[in-house]
Amino acid sequence: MTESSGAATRSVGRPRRTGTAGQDPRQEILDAASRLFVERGYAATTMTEVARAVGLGQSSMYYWFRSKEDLLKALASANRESLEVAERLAGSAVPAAVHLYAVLHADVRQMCGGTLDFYDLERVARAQPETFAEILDDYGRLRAAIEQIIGAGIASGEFAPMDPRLATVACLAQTEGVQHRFRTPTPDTADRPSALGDPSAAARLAARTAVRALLADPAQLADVERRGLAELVED
Amino acid sequence: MTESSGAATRSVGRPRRTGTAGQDPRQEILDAASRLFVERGYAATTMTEVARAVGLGQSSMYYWFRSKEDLLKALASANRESLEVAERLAGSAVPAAVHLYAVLHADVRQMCGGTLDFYDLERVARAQPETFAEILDDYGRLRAAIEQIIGAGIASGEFAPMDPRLATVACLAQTEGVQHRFRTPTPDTADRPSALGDPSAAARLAARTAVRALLADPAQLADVERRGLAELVED
DNA sequence: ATTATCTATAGATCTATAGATAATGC
DNA sequence: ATTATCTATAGATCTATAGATAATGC
Repeated sequence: MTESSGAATRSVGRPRRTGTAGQDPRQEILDAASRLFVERGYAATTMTEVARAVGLGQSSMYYWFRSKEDLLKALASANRESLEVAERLAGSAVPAAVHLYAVLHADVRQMCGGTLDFYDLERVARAQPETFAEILDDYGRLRAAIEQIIGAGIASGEFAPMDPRLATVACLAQTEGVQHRFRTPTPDTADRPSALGDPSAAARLAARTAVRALLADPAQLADVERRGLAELVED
Repeated sequence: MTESSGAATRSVGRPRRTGTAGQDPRQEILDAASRLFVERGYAATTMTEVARAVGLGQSSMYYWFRSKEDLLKALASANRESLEVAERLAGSAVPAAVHLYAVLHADVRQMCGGTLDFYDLERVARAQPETFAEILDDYGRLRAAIEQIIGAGIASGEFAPMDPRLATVACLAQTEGVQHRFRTPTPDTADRPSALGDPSAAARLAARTAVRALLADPAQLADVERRGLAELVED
């Protein structure tokens, strides 16, 4: 695992029948798996397909990853940006609405930018709680953080009175749902090139919608969004 | 396929090794499949598991259903309540917000009450567009109906100005996301018995949240909800 | 004769391992 | 000698079919 230092190193090991190995075969495989998981989902993607995508025989995959689940683990490895945003702003004096906007935006951007459908990952993680303990734990903490922010917002009068737990479910449903629609667009009439162009657009949509549904005074939305985005830029 | 008329008819055909056939084995199988699909999802549920759940051998399933996909089709058979609500109210003079509330509520109640995770069904349907053409078509029509209602609401001033297409995606993401969270509750701290108790509670949460996110004046929400629910009762 | 089950198994996948093989590096 | 591939295949599933079998109905 020494760093390949720039120029094309001559290839060591038996050559591939098809194509040539790139700089970092491990990363190549992850990229290909990523694309295929996005297209067809984790369960429906076979090691053979991933192998073919990088020009390897199926069994050669096992030289780089000891199992298919290992591939998933490598791709799922804790992307905890939204949690970090939640915790960083928890210390600051930022209003709850801005705090919530920033967290939801980070969450959606992360989910859409990543290679795995969140629901896919969730399914596998729940089937193997020990293996994916960290991911499940992070999800629980994000959930708790959002519930607390919403509670604070209700207390301060920024948000309308409501059950913070239900509101949390609604927020997560919104972000996760938008994430899924981003990955699996409605067939539409295929007129415009998909409304949710990039992860940031999806993130804005979900965060705006979720926060507006809670705000006591929706006229504040534009301001909340501006400040929420500003908090994210500082990362 | 003659109607079994009441009392326990003596069993025809070779008896099962385990247990006894009920009134309507076909329905029994559908019920069991339904439960298992809910628990583990369609792809992860095997015919053997469904068979065992009703006391049949695996291969005996094929006497009642010619394929696993047939099982799914029987369960997925167009439940188009939300479309009917959309079309019925399209004729009336009901305000757009009430119209939207009623449609979203019906949509979520239907998805939560049904036996299949919507995303599961969507995946299978997209993989076999011919077989599930009706379902895909219904989804497209629901989408179009919602977009139209939102457009009308913006025009009338009930909803804040926005891109109706994006708002439609947000609405669908909300309803579908809540549906998924209803089926797959967050582990929570397992304190309360799951916030989304029944399909109606989930439907209210999703419809309230989605509509409130659009309303120009969120103070109207309670009234909109009251009228929206009233429109549904008349079914 | 008809119905509904059973047993047995073909056929299709898919994951993962064993061991041979073809390069480079020393 | 080391590295990275290949070929071949074991082993585990899962769907679906073929054909035998055990009931009732006539």
